[in-house]
Amino acid sequence: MSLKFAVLAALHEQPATGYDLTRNFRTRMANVWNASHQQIYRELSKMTEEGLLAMEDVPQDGRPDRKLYRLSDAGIAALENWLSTPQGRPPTRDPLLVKLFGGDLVDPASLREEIERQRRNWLEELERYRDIEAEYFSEPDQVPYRYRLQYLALRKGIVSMEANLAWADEVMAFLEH
Amino acid sequence: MSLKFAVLAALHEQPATGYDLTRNFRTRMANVWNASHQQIYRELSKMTEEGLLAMEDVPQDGRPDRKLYRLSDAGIAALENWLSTPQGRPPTRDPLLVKLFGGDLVDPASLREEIERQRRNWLEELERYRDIEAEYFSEPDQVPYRYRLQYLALRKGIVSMEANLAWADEVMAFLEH
DNA sequence: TCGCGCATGTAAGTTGTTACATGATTTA
DNA sequence: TAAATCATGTAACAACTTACATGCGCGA
Repeated sequence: MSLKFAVLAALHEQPATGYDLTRNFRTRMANVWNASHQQIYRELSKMTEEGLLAMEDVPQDGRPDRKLYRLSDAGIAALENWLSTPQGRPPTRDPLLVKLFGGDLVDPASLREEIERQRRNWLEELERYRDIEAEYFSEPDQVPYRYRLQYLALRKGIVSMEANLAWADEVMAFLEH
Repeated sequence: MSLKFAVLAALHEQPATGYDLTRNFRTRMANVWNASHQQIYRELSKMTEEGLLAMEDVPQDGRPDRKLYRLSDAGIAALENWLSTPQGRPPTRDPLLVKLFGGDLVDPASLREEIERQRRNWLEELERYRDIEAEYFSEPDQVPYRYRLQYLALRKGIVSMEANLAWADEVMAFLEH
């Protein structure tokens, strides 16, 4: 239901191509919304048909044309309308925790290995977020309101990763007896 | 892909009906795996057809028969096999954070309201987890290995909710100027 | 020359959501 | 007497994943 609105929000910030959106969803918005390029291209076509987006062809040589999308008036209206309705929480579905629930069938060593692997991923992700923080938000009070809100979204990623890492330490402490 | 394994893990702990599983996914396993009863009943039929589960009819009067499911040997093998393969991370898709990305189109008051709403939900959920913690895991070192792992899964829910609440405070502090 | 980044998609299949459907028992 | 709990599903649709598909430019 809300990939549509994630796309509207991203394009509201600035016009972009499917490729740009794919990259943004994977980097800057990694802690906000996840979507594959297949999903994005499909959704962009659909939304253009529905009149929420306007598409502009930008020819290039040696490469496929870029298709630059921006919000139409209807798109802005749809976004505003969605923004004013209360949102539910995303459902939790975590394979790692499922593993713990069935984990007495595995040997603790392989469980440790898996936790370590995830810990490294989380740490890497945290570092990416911290880099963004250092580059764009080192003086939060100087940042305009709009980007200040984006910073708060980033902060959620940061505090979540820190919590994940703390938890991983707790688990490792137990698994190492 | 892994509702199947969430069901296997849950039934590995003990045989259950679709109704039981629905309740467990909503309560004890709320921070682990989310699934609606429609999904669960569909999945149970499918898995029984595939030979992963055995079903036993338990007649009742005044109510529909209970259909009690348990793992077959093939089910145990499938679970063991899945447990020994590394798992990816669940994708992030959070409408609240999408709101922040488009949030300069909304007035700050309604944003505050929404954050407050979510804060209350998170607090409620944290309290539920803490109740479980107090009831079953007040002395973690006395708990057998298997349930100790479940406790660690619960701990993830607890540290995540605490992180969410801390973040909500941070956001509120900013929105109140 | 091999892989990565740029740039776009289609098709098939699986998973998840929403709406509809029934009916007795227990609790407030 | 109304609402919640117990107990099971079907059907239609929306969303997401995985596999397949193409092709140029650039840097190591």
